[in-house]
Amino acid sequence: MCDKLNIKKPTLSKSQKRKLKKIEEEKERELLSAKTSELLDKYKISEDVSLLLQSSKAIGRSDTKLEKRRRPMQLSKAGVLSDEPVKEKDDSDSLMDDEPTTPENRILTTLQTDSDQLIHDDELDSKVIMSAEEVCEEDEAKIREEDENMYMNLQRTRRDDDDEEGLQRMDVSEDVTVQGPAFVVHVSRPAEVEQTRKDLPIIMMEQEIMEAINYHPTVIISGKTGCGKTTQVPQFLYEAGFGSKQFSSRSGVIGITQPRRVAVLATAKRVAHELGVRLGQEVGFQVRYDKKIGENSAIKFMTDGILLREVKSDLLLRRYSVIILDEAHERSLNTDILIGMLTRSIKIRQEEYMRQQKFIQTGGTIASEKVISPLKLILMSATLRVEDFVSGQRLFPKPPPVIEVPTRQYSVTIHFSKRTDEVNYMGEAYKKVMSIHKKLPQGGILVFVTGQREVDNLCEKLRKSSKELVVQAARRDASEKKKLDDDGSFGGVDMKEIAEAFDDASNTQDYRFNSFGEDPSETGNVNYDDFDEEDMYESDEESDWETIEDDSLANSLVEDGKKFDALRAAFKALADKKGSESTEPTTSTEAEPEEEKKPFTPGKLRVLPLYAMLSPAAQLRVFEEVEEGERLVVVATNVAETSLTIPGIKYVVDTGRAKAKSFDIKTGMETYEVDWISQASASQRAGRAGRTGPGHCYRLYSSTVFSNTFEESSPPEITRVPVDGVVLLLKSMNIPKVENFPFPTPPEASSIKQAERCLKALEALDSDGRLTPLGKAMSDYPMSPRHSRMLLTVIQMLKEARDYSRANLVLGYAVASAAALSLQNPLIMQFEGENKNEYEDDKQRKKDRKDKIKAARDRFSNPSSDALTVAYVLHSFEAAENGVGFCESNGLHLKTMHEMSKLKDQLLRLVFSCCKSRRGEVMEKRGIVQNPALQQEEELLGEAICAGWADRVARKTRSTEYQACAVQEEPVFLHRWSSLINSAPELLVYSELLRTNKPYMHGATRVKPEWLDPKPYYSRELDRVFCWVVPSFGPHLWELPAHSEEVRDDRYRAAVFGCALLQGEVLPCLKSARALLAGKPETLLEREGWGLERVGSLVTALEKKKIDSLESLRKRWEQNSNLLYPEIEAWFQKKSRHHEIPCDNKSFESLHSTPSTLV
DNA sequence: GAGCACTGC
Repeated sequence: MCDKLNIKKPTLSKSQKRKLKKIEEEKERELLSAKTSELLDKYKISEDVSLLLQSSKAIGRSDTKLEKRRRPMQLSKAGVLSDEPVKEKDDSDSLMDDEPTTPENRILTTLQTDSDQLIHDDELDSKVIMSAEEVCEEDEAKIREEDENMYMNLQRTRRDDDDEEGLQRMDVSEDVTVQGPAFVVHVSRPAEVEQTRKDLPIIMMEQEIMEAINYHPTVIISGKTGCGKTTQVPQFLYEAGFGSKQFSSRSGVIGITQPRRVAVLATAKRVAHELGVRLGQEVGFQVRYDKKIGENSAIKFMTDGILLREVKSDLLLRRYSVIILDEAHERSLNTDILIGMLTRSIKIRQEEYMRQQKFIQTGGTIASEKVISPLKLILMSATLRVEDFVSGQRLFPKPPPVIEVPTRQYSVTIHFSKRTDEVNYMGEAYKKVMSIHKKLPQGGILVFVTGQREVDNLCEKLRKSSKELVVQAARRDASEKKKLDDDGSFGGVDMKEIAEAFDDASNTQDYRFNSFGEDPSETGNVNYDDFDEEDMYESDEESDWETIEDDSLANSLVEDGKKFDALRAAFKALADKKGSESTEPTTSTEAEPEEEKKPFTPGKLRVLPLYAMLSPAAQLRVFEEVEEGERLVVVATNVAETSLTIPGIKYVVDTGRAKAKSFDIKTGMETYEVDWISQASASQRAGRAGRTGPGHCYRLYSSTVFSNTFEESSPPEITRVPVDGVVLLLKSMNIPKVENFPFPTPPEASSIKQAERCLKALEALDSDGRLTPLGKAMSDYPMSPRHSRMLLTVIQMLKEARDYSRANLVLGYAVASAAALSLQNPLIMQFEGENKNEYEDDKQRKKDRKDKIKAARDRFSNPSSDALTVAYVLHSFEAAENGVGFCESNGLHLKTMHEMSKLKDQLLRLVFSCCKSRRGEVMEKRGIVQNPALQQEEELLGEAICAGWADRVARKTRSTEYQACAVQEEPVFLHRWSSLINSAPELLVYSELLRTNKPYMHGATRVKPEWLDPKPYYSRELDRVFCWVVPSFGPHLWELPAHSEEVRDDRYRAAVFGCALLQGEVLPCLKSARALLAGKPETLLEREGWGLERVGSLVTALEKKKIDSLESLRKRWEQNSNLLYPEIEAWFQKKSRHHEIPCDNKSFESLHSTPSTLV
């Protein structure tokens, strides 16, 4: 069999050979698969034994330490005698307990050399072929014999068992038989896919990876972008029977999470394609608003948020057999929580599995749908920095193995700037791009800057320079024979322009806004007049740059300067070797740029901006082919670091900065700050230059700054953001002590405390920090707790106002407001994609656009609330015939509007599914536009918004200046763009406090004083009426924590008790009769309401008889059983009055003879 | 008179 495969056919041409080989292989494949299935039928064995078979499959490879240790144990378990001593071990232990825990051992596999790969590549056409070839190894027969003996033994023991235990065992053993050696699901990939797959280093590691997964509950796989881990590992699992209904212990779905929606879609499509199946069949996906997944899907791609929701409803994730958390190094909030949750899921599943196995062994039966198998967890990361996951015992009792996958990444040469310009990095970036363009061979340039405005400014400057460069070149060509000396411009770049780029007033102002915001004159480095011609040239001489060959080594190199030269030489040799092996020898791109000194004519620049807020169409332009002779320059924010990979980039210019939102935990004030990125980020940015060939990364900072100032990696999200949502989610999953949750990196204790304070203010937690029913309901909505609180308040209010005809409309507004407050304000228009070179034209257009936006804002503006304004915008957008045109003409951000619309629809569905009575009354979108909310409806919505932001109240001090209760030190301001700017109400709540020039409030809503007063209440425990008191202190009238005390005013006390009585808080029998009430009991609490007949008479009756507690009511009723009868009856609808009033003295007696019914 | 990196249920 082996010989056949190796037969040489020397007389044939290459393609003929290839064809012939293919045919042969096909034949072999058929033959072998027939043989295999024959064997499979013959030997039906247990899982334990199959594991043995798996390891022995790899003939020619010596056993790993792990296998050596495990084998005797498995043999003895399978009932096979073994000479080797058997270490007796609990099964659960054996799953967790593995190699010693030194870091070296944790790396099961390291880089595989390329030569290894060459050999294997030829053999590796498909998994089936591979195993077939292995089977034909010399020792095969011998081992087969041994195995056969083993199976015979096993069959014997099994039969004995069956005899003893009868039919009950049948189900289980049947399952086990299919699990036998056939741990292979046959896959037919398109030929083209097989071809490209072969080149992925990870393909060679399938066995190592699967082995690690088989033996460990958790495995970490690390490999840089492009190593194929995201697409291949799910396929390995699939081929090994995970997700297949045939293997009961692996029948659960393979779940893979991604932090971003686009990545979910892209990878799902890719894997479906590679497996040769249709998306939605074997391979499915789910993101927030989109889902394509079938009953038979074995592989499910999803965002981490989706899985988190699923964990919430089933902690054990019974639907899954494996969970892969991809991009774990990004340390996104959701991924971090999932890691913590899943460590628990694994543990419980394992315990449950053991319990079931024991039960089955003692003769019990378990319905097949209840059978539980262990859950596997795979963390995938682009960096080897996984200490947070493996260190300590918080997460995993035993550190999981780490498998490192090599990447076919081209070498990237790192150039550090020798000096670091603390302020004018934009000028440096401009200079570097122009000098690359002038001196270095073709290849795209990617520049990392911090924000949208920087992107736009730099784009503009570069475009202008490019234009002039072309003009210059043309002129030079024309006058070439005149042999003109250099005319004083740098490669055709006007020096004035360059100076302008540095000195531009608007620019410098921006850059000083960053975190190194000292006075530029003090830092010394910022003399803008410095840039004379000579400096321009010199600044880019080699002497100004420190060059390192491989980014991954940059770290160690800069740490030890002395060894630098020797190391550098060594690594250069390494890099050269790597380069020659892995790249196509295109000499023009292979040559070192430094050696490339010959003059060459720079062509046009194709300058493109890239940031997240850019329209998708504009973003896609970076993927377009560049014209002949053009050079692509992409000026990007952080999007290009993680979310988007641009093809054809050879040079990266890294400013080393990024803008990030920071958050003051005490005041809730947010700011955007420019700060240094982390070393990991820098390495990620550099890697973008090596995707299509060897590249270069120019860092506009020194290696000293890099190693001394840069953090090793960016802090995980959970340490940077408010965690109220996290705390609510965990509490809703029965984790009362959030601080004990096994976070990979726990949030600050103060952060958790603040979150609990917030949730208490929202009444999601009681004073002891326990989840309230309201909190439970809030956690079911896919929003931040504030938004869900607001929505639930509206629903509650509408329920109280029964049969309110416009309830749907109000709900529509509530949902739209929630959606509006959840996203960015769409009224902030982007001036994107406009031709900024046409100056006069541009100015006029800008003005036109501004006027248009202003008019639109006025049209939609609701003077009482920004949220309602945006809600109205949303309804109008949805009603518009042409959404795109609507956004265009009203200056709205299209992407935000689409997102908001989808969010609103999702919320509406959720709300309707909760309030079933209202389902079916489908809301007419057009109807809403024609029916703006009425005054009282606006107030209802305002009150609900107030409930969600009750701790973010501000009171006017003068004009648009406010004092916020969370900010003691300084005033806050109403933003000009707020729709409240003209009305500037006395009191308001804001959803966001952002410091730019001043602390500005965003998302403001007017508040009526009475909405803030905590309502007085009746305490059943104490049988007394209380009201809230907020003491104030000191000259600033600081509010101290609210506390409650008994209501002193007799009449008011009687009214509060009366309200509680009608609400059924006092007598449960009245609670059930509440639907029959003719009016709202809350009217009793408003003094204006006391003028009403039924309100006044009840309050008076209660006050007169001194009834303010159940105790006093009972006493009075004992004296006169008809007391209060008419006053209460007046509260019931007339049609219901001929029925017996549900609560008379008799029922009172019967109800209250047993005190337990009271509480 | 003024601006806001990037994600997600």
